[in-house]
Amino acid sequence: MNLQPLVLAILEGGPLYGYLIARRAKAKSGLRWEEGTLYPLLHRMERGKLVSSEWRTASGGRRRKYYALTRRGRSVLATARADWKEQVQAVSNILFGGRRHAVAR
Amino acid sequence: MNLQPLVLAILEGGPLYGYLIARRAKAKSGLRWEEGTLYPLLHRMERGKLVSSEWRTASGGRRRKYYALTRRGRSVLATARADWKEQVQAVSNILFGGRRHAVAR
DNA sequence: CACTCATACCTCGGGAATCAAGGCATGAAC
DNA sequence: GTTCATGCCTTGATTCCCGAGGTATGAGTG
Repeated sequence: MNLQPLVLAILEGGPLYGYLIARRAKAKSGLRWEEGTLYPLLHRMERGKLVSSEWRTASGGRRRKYYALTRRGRSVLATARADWKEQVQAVSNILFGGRRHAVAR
Repeated sequence: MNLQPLVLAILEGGPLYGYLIARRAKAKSGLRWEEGTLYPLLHRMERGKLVSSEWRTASGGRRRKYYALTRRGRSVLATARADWKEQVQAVSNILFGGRRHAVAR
C-alpha cells in the first residue's frame, strides 16, 4: 500500500500536523500508521513539493509542524484517485472475477 | 501492491507455469508483471508452502514448471480476499468518502 | 541449414516503502 | 515533581518490486 495519496486526501480538508494526520487516518480507515512510516513519508512529500510545512506555536507554547497541500499535491492526488480506481478494478478482476478466461497467446 | 494473492487466485483455476501466469495476469488486469518479480515471488510462495511445483515436459520436449495451489495456499487466498475488501473500503473511505467536502475557492 | 523470434526458466543489484524500536522534548494533570 | 499524553524525529532490518541482464529450446522462415 502506498500511503502517500491518503495523506494528500487528508490534507485536502486543510493543513494538519503529523500527529493528527495519523489520528485521522487511523480513525477513518483502521489502517496502521506507524510514526516510523509517517514522518519520513511527510519529508519525502515535502521534498517532492507535494506539501509545504510550517511551524506553528499553539497558545500553550507547544510547537507543531503543519503540512499543507501544494498545487502540485492536489494534482498528484487527482491522479492517484484515478489510479486507485483502476487498480481496484484490476485486482478485483483477478481476485473475484475468475470465471472469465482471457485468451493468453 | 502485494502480488502474491493474485498469483494464488490465478492458480485457483488449475496448475499453471510461470510464463503463462504472467500472461494471464497481464491480460486480466493490465498490471505490470516483470519476470524479475514473478519468479522470485513463486519461489517465496513455494518456500512458504502456498504452492507446490512440478516439472512437466510437453510433447515437443519443452520443460515447464507447473505450480499448483496447496491447501495452505487456498486458505491464505481466502484470507487475502477478505483483507483486500477491507483495505479497499478503508482506502476509499479516505480517498473519496471524506466527511468534509473540499470546495474550490 | 542458418537465422530469428517467441517461449521459458533464472539471478543479481538497487531502490523504495514500511515497521519496530528506540530517542528527545514539552505541557497538563495530579 | 512525577506521570501522562502529546509531538517531533532517526536508525536498522526487512520486504517487495523492478530493470537488466543470462541461458536454453522449439518453431517458423528463407
